[in-house]
Amino acid sequence: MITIGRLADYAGVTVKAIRHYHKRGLLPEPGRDSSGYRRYTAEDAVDLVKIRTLAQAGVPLARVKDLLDADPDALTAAIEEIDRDLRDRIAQLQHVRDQLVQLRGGDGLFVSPEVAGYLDDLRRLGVSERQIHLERDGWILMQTASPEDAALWIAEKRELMTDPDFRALYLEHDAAYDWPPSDPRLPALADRTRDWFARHRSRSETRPVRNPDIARLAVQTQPGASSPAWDRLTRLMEG
Amino acid sequence: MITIGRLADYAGVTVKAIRHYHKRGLLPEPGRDSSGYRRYTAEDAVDLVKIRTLAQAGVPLARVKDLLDADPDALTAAIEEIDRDLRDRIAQLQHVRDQLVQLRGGDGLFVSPEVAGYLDDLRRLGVSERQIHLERDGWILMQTASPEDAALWIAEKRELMTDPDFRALYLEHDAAYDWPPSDPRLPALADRTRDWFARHRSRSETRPVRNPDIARLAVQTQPGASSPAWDRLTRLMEG
DNA sequence: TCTTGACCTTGCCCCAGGGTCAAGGTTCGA
DNA sequence: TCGAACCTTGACCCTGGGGCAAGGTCAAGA
Repeated sequence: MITIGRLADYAGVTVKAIRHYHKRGLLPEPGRDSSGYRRYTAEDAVDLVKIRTLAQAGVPLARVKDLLDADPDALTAAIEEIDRDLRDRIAQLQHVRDQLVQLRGGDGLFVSPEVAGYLDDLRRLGVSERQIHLERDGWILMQTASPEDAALWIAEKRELMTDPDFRALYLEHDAAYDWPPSDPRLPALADRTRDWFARHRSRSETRPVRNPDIARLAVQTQPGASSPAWDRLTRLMEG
Repeated sequence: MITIGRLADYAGVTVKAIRHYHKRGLLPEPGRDSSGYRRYTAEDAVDLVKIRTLAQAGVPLARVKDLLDADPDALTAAIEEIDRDLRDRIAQLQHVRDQLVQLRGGDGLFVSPEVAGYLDDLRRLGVSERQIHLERDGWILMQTASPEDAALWIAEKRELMTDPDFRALYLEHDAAYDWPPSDPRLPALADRTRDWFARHRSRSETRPVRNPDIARLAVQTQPGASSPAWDRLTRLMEG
């Protein structure tokens, strides 16, 4: 006749868990002694070990209850299923872990290594933190919407960045963000940008875009995604 | 400006989860449209992906909240810790799985393969199911209290069972359970049992018992663990 | 005998959402 | 323009216990 605490120690379970099993009807409430304490027998201990074994494997308590007095065949089948489930859960955790290991610190936590490398390239180039932030958020969305497309796009963009003309244009666009919309440099920048795109249109426009929604969303609704000068640039290039 | 359902799809999260993040203050409540629907921007999507990434790794939401605007160093440290935790959880699940794989069906679920084999031996020997049940429950308790002792004991007991004299005694004790306490065969059985133990005392009594409590518990309080005939036997052997 | 610390009791709130509900909104095809 | 299908809203209950509160109990020592 042992108390709940001792029973818990024997079975390697908390007192709280035992009381919970009583509430759920998994373990019968034992008799009480004169002071109201629960008093357990060895039979309870045996039942408890069974419950613990199944519960530790992640079997829902409702199912444990059924399994406790199931016939051996059903039990064997159930165990196989439980094991399969366990295997899946391990694989999933391993996957999460791989992600975590691969993506270390800083930007790397939320974007792929390629994008992180690209952002670092921009930083070395002297691009503003505002712009880098904008790029990063854009890529997070791209990767979420379509990792494959994002992988293709980032590769292409990094290749583009090896072109000194493109780099110069990029930096100038970055700087233009804060210019007044009447700045005389804007029309010339618009012209050069148009020229560059005309020369490179063939490459960048031919691939089908699979998730245009998310791309539009990224561009349109980001706060700080535009400025008066940029708006004027857009009009100049369109007009 | 997208709805909650679309945002959920983008981020690979349920609508329910997003509302939960709002309640927990992880994700700011966005503006509502004229019909009261929440309307999200790309910024929300970015935040949500961050939250999801951390939450999937099992980080408590309270901690995610802090991590979201932590400095890079603290974040790197946190990630390392999260990864360690993940590793532990995988190891623990793997352990449970090993147990489950090893202990297939039937009695095997709750006792070691050795004990299961021993119980099968008893069954082949023609021991009553009542007695086998008694033995099984006893072993479950032993294994719970002290797996090492249990392993030693079961090995010894199986060896004992190779002795035809012991087997005969065991079977007769099993049969004696239902005898009337006045049965004339009882004194003779008690004598033979005492003799046998006298001859084998050297081996079975020399090892220290590490968890006598649980053993006594097992023997004393199991319902059906004794009968009038067995009680008489005990008295005969003691006297 | 009184106290101290460990143990027990019930009860309530918490996590991280999932399931389900009723009520109303939106969108699309007929 | 109507109805059907689908969406969104908040509210409430469920999991498997952990943590905490407030009180009763027990065994041992001063």
